[in-house]
Amino acid sequence: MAKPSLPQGTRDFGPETVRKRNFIFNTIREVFELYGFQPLETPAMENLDTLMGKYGEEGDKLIFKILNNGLDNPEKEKQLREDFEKVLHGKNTKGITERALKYDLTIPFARYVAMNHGQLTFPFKRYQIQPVWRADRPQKGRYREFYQCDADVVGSNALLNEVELVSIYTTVFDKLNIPVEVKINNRKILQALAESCGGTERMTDITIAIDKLDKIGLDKVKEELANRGLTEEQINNIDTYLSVARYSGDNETVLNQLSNLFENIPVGKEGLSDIRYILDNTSSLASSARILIDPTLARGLNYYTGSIFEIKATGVVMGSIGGGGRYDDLTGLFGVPNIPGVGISFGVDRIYDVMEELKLFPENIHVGTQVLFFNLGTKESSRAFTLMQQLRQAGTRCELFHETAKFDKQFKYAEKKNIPFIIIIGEKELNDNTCTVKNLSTGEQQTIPGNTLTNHTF
RNA sequence: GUAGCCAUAGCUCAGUUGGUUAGAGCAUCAGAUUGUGGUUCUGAGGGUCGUGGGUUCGAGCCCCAUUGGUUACCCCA
Repeated sequence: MAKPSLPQGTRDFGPETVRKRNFIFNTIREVFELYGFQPLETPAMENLDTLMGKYGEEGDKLIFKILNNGLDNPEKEKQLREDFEKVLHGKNTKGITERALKYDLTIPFARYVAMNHGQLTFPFKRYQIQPVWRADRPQKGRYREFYQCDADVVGSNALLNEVELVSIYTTVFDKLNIPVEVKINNRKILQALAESCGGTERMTDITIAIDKLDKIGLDKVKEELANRGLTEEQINNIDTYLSVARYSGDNETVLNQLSNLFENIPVGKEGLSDIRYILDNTSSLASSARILIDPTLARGLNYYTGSIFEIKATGVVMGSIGGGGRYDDLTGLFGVPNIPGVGISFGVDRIYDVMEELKLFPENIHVGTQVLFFNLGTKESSRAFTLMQQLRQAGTRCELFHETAKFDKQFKYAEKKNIPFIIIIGEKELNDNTCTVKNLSTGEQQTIPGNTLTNHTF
């Protein structure tokens, strides 16, 4: 038989890893709850229609599709062959696949809101912690199955929501002890840039290119813009815009420079005033995180229309560990217009990698057995079992060694599992109705009456 | 989808210009030790060198293919 293996880009999580991951999940969940968000879960799979076309052309390719059942039915063979022909040409795929694993949490949430808007109280604030799947080539910090933790507010245009979400970001990363930069920008500003370059239809080309500034440098960005069909004049325009990025870190200067650029473009001014509001209202947050305007921040997802966020861990080479933004009308994609929203997402798997790299997990994250009862014979272990159940009743995590064995072996088991206390009930203790409690880290031990064991502190 | 790198014991890896029976550390198991562990010592098990072809008197090593992993690009958490 062939060696068992895991699908590419997926992982098993051992006990220690799960504890560490849960530490992150719990931290994020507590903060979400603290800000009044309600939990939601949606299925692992969605109808393909729900997902297709929502993440851009590239996104569509990365959706994990699920093969229909019954493809081997001989009666359908002819039809299926025709359908498959269509698939080969990138057309209708219904006959072959009509379901897919979810790609993110936002679109399924929009689908949920569209389906249930009659019952929901707006603004509806939900959080969602679930795995998502992308048929991407795995690499550092990128997996095919990974968790997102999203918080979204729908049904409100208020910028207070952005302030709250930024505050959630800084609170969570403070709690996790991860040094981060919260980068913010606004699609309205990018839209203004596009307008100043001849047309809003150019926006996608422009954003994709400038998003790469810090990665490939100014010259390459210009090159890419030229390849995407921008004129020299337009590129110069963008160059001027990008030059503002050199003041990155000095929000006031960046704001002033951008104001000069867009003083005649209403949408640009609007974007700037949004950013100013968010900055003003987050300035009093007690946090080590820096909040800074990044004019090159664009975000790939096309549905964003207002504020956009991205989180970068400082001092580590890692893609963004969180991101989000405002969208005017996500549910409009599902036939329910005029429900605006804004949301953020945490990438737990990358956060984990960052914390591992920076050694940020607390020591005491290990929650293991506190007490091991030695198994020294049939009668002995039967009494040990009785005492153990009493201890468990009192809330102490215990286990009884699974079989009668030599001391040596049982000690080693305790040591390996990091169990701090052992309790010995042998022949002597059995006769005296006592038990011997030993602290393995200090080596101290004392023999106490069995009926006082539950008063003992471990 | 494109490109680079890697694949030897359960794990991490050595393995010389191609040359006899492929090694080490860790881990596992047993013993030194019949009621007191961690250290130490002794011993044991465990590999068709990812797979399939080829070159050669001879391949873990060279060539081709294939599979898997990994990193980068595209894109993204």
